[in-house]
Formats: sequence, C-alpha cells, structure tokens
Amino acid sequence: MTGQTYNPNQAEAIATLDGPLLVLSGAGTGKTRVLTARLAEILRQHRAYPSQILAVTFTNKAATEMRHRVEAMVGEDARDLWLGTFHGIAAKILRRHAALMQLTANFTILDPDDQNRVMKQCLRELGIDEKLTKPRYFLGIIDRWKDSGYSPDQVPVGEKNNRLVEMAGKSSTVSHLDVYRLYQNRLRQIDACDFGDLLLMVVEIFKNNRTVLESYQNKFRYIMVDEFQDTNRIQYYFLRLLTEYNKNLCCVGDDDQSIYGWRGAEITNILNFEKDFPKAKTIRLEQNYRSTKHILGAASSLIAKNGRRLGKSLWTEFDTGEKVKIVTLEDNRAESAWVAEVIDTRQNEQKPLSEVAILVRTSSQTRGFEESLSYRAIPYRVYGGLRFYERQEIRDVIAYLRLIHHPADDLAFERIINLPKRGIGDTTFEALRARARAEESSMIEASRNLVGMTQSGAILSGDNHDSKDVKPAARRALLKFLQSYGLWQERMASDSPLEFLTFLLHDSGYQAMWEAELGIEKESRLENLRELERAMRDFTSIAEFLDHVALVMDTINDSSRQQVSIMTLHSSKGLEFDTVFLPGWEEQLFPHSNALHDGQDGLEEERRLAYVGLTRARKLAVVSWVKRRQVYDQFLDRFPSRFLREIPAEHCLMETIIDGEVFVTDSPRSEMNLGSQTVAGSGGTPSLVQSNKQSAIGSSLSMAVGDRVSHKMFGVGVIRVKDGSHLTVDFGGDFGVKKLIDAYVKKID
DNA sequence: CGCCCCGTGATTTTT
DNA sequence: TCACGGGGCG
Repeated sequence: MTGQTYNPNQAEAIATLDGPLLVLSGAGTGKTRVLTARLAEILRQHRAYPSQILAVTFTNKAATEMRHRVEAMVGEDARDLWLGTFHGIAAKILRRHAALMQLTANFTILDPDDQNRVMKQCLRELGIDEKLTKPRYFLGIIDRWKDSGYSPDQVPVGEKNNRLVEMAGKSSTVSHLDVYRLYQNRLRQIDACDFGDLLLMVVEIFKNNRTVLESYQNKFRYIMVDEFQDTNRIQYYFLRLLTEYNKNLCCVGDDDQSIYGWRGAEITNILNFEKDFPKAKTIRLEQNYRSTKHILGAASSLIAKNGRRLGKSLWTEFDTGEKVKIVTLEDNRAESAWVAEVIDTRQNEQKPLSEVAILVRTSSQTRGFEESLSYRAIPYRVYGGLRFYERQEIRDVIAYLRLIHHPADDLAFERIINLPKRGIGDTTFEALRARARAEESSMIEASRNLVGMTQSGAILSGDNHDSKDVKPAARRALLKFLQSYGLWQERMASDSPLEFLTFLLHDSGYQAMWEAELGIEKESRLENLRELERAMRDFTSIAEFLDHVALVMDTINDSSRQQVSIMTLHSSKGLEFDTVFLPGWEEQLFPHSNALHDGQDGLEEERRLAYVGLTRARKLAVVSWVKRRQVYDQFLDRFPSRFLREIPAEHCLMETIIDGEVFVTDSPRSEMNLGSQTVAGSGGTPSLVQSNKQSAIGSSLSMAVGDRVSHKMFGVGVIRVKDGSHLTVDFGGDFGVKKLIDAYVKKID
C-alpha cells in the first residue's frame, strides 16, 4: 500500500474481538483493513481453518485484493478461505445442490445479454409490444423482486410493481408477475439461471432443506461482510440464516456511502443488525487516514445536508492540503480537453498516472475523456465500460465453449449456429426452435433428430421427416455442424483448456472468419482472441473458466500499470487516488434527473454519491461543470449542481476557464447562483448578460429557439429569445414536448 | 439465405 | 451522433 499510515493497535484490537460485531465508520477510516487484519488474526491464532471462514466483499476486485493482502500476512493458509462476492459464494453453493432446484450441476449462468434474449422471447409469446415496454424494464422489475427475496410464488399480493402490462390499443390481461413466471419457466427449460437467481435459490434451498442449511451453519465459524450498507434484503436474509446459532458475524459499513438503494440495498439492515444480534458490539471509526483537511471538510459539509443519517464526524491529523477546485468551463469538449491538459502537466511534474482517476456520473461521459487522453497520448483504462468478456468476439467463443460444455444451452446455440456462415439461416433456425419446443428438447437434440443422427453420431436411414421445412442444403450444413460438434465434445474432454481452445478456433472456422475480414476491427479482434488464449492458461477446466467469466466479467487487474483510471462514481467505491477529477457536476446530470423523480430519497442518494466521489481523493479533488453540454446531436445550456453550493467557501477555490485561460473569481458563490449566466463573446473577460434565477436553479434547462427536443428528460425548459434574455416554459411533465416548444417558438417570432 | 439501406430511439447507477 | 432492427431485394 502506498504510504498511508494506519493505526495498527486499533485494527488489531478489533481483529481479536469475537461475537457479533458492527464496525460503523466513515470514508477512509480503514474499514477494509480492519477486516483484513481480522482475517489474518483468526488464521494466525488457529481459531478456525481457512475453509471455515466466509468473507464477503462487494466486488471481485476487492476480494482478490483482500486475498493477496491476507496471503502476505499468513501465507498459503489464505488459499482455502471462502472469499468472494455474495454472488460468487452463492454460485459455489448452488452448484453443489443444483438438483434441489431442478438444475443440473452444469447449469448456465446467464449474462445480461442472454437475459435480454430470453425476455424478448417471453414478450413475443405473451403478445407484448417490446417497443412500448422494453425487455430491460421487465428484467429490472424481476431483479428487484429477486433482491427482495421473492420467487414468482412469493411476490406479495398488491406489490407495487405488479401492474398489468401496457398494451397498444387493447386492454391488458397480462401482469408483470405473469411475465416473471414465464421467464423463470424458460430459464428452467434451458437449465439456466440468471444473476439474481443465484442468491434467491440458495436461500430457497436453505429454507427448505434443514440439513443443508445446518451443514453450512456448522461449517462457517466466522463470517465477515464488507460494504454492509449496500446489502439488500436477500443478502441479509442469507446472512441471517447462516448465523442462526453461531452469531459470529462481523460487518463493516458506512451509511453515508450507501449508493445502491436502487438495487434494493437497505440502510435499515444496519439498524436491524443491532436488533437481530442483541449482543452485538458496535465500533465506530472516525479518524480518517486518507484525505487532507480541505477535502474531508468539503465532503463532510456536503453530506451533512442529508437528513437521514446515523451521523458521525470525521477528523484527520493530515495537513490542510490544497483546497477543492471547482472549475467552470464552456462546454464538455473544453472540459475533457482541460482535464487531459492538467493531467499531462502534472505527469511532467512526476506525478504517477496510476494515482489519477476521473470519476463520472454516467458511463456515457467516459467517451470524451477517452478522446482527450488519447489525443495527448496519455494511457488510461476505462473500468466497467465494455469489459473484455463482453466484446463480441469473446462472447462468440464463450458461446462455443458453453454449448460444447453444456448441450442444453440453447442461447449459445442460437449465437453460434450460423457463425461463421454455414447456410443455416432464420428459416432453418425457426424450424429447429419449433421442433425443440414440441419435443421439449434442446436445440442440439432437435437438430440431431431433424437430420436423423443419434447421440453417438450414427446416421439413421430414412431420416426424411420435416423435409418441407428444411431444404436439403440446410440439412447437409446442419449435419456437418453436428459432426464437428461431436468431435469438439470429445476433444474438450481430453485436451487441456488451452489446447482445446486453440483447436476449436481453427476447426470451427471462427478464427478464419476474422482473418478474412478487411476492416480496421480485424487486428484488435484477433488480438483479443490471443488474449483469451493467454487467459485460458490459468484454468484447469472449461467449467472453471466459464464460471469465472460469468461471475467476474473482467480480466486480471494490473494496478501497477501507469494509466489514468476512468470509471463511474459507483464503481469507485472502496478505491482511493491522490488526484480525483469529478466532471459534470450539473443539475440534471448530477444529481441525475431520473434520481430526482424519487424525491428526497433520490436526492440524498445522489448526495452520498457525491460524498463517495470527493472522499476518493487523498490530496487533490477537482470538480467541474460546464455551461453547455452536448446531448446526442445538440448542445444544451446547463446549470451548476446544487452540490457545488453545498461545499463551504473556505474549502474550495473557484476558477472559470475560457478558451484555455484561467480566471479566478472572488465571489464564486454568486456566480454559480446565477445559473443561466452567459459569457459575452469568446475570449474576453466574463460578463453577465442576463439571468433568470427562478428557473435557473433546480429542474430547468435552456434551449435555443428552434432547437429540436426529443428527450423525456426535458419536462421543464427554458427558451432563449433573440436578445439573450430567457423565457421559462413549464411543459408540465413529459411527452409532447417538441410540439409545445414549436408553439412557443412561433409565439416569440 | 444474406446483404444493404433506412428509420428510429438512446443515457442513470451494477453484482 | 450512432447503433440496432426491420424490410426489401438479389
């Protein structure tokens, strides 16, 4: 770890405590290090075998890091720890008892893309217009239900999300719950479960099988949970079941950093903890070992505006440090260019790039920074963007592996049956699907039956069924594919994972397909296939590899590399950097307009997000907002985030950048209060043209006369008229906005 | 069956 | 602006 002092007495004192324990503390107080120390301590004292300890982290990355740190303290012993995310742990348990949930031990874990495909099929079957109500919408509701611990039969009557589905024109008889039921049936048919099922099913097994539950209750002597504020109901339920008798649970968390309310996380879990574990000791850590006084002061004042908090006050012995910078820029292009420039300059002052992060509110903001950093040849890495295993070519190969490993995986079949082109198109595919449904079999089986092939690969004579549906050419192509498939299955069983992958890439013609490509993509696609082969080295079986892919979804992190980190505020949780850039602090973006629909709770969660962002910084935090931001194809006027005004003047320094020149303002507060201020000319001294304070703050945007508006976010708008003054227009909510604007524009003319 | 052209909608946040 | 899906044609 880089040079941060930690009070070892404190960590070790907590490490030796037994019994239910709640460590409640603020950002940068070393919560994770307390857990790590505790793990090492238990192992050192031989109070439990590694396999008797369960430690749950929020991300896989955190789990890997914790494992390394514990290894450094106690060596090999750390290897058998049950250390991972809730989902990773649940998957491990579920594989052992899959039969209890009518799954085979090889069941597939669906990724979001697969989920979407299954849902599309369901909607089509139910006659739901997927344009009107999108698959993702239903998946979102189902996920929330799973987070709350509801299987289809357990969704309470009158649950707020269980409405009738909107139907175009006609009245609807289909409820959201009906969609959920059908979706689960489909998953069972293809021997698959989605992410949310992992925990739900394990809890289900625990509830219905006393012996299984007891075996795990006896097994785990120590259970630890990091980021406890972000556990949802099903996760908490899982913990409660496991600790029914042996209440040796230790949770660490911070209510001020709860940023996953939308995913069902409940701060009330922290309150329940003291109720469910009456003997629990609560420990508070308030000394911050991360940030300077200015950064901590800014963050603390900001979070103090929240009403619903347990309350704590952080302090630090660190220096005052630099004030938080609040920077005003012309537009988002200027913003990304300026951030890159500052990073460049600081890099020349020997500041390491691995200590710089750009934290954004939405992932769409990352693109601009990628461009500006590339322009200056500054290396960067986008976390949580398009991840390695989500790339098209990688997903294709994984589909091959999935299908060979698990013939019932119809989604994998669908993806690769005609990739590369084998002359098996939509018509043949639909015929196969119909047949599979009628026979209640997998697509592979249905294909075999169609061409008259037995499981062992023998061809039966007189295989002429369905000849009117599938033409001889397609039939031949299918037969050829099935013969290859048989060979692949044999080779997968006998070869090492790497050998097999290399063989498969050639034999399937998949690699040749990309080699024949002409576009600019070709090289990077082939390079990614090489990367996949490299990754495959670390695995002893294909099954192990597939679980890794489904659950970890990322390549090995190389934190040693000198590169700037770009990520969303959400994924920055638990991390820290010397320098943190926080762009896009504008109303509508941060706090995000959608979050504000959830009223005060929504706003407070956004504020916690801002708090998380600021407290990632050790030495310097740079917040910025822009006056104009490009959304799709148009530039829109923006107003500074209310959070900017919540940072006290004594902790910040305000700058306005115009054409690359820096202006420091004496009374920046007033400048920001006048949200719709514009600057005359380009390059001169800033001067106030006109403002409309009423509409400037809060939920307004301004648009130029004649602007086309086509987004639901523009519930309230401001039209700028020719002399530079503003006119506020309330559009009263949502759609039909364009029409209204057209009407107003006419009036003004 | 497979390719190409056009029209439309998209952006919260994630294990 | 861009990515994806549907429709039409060779």
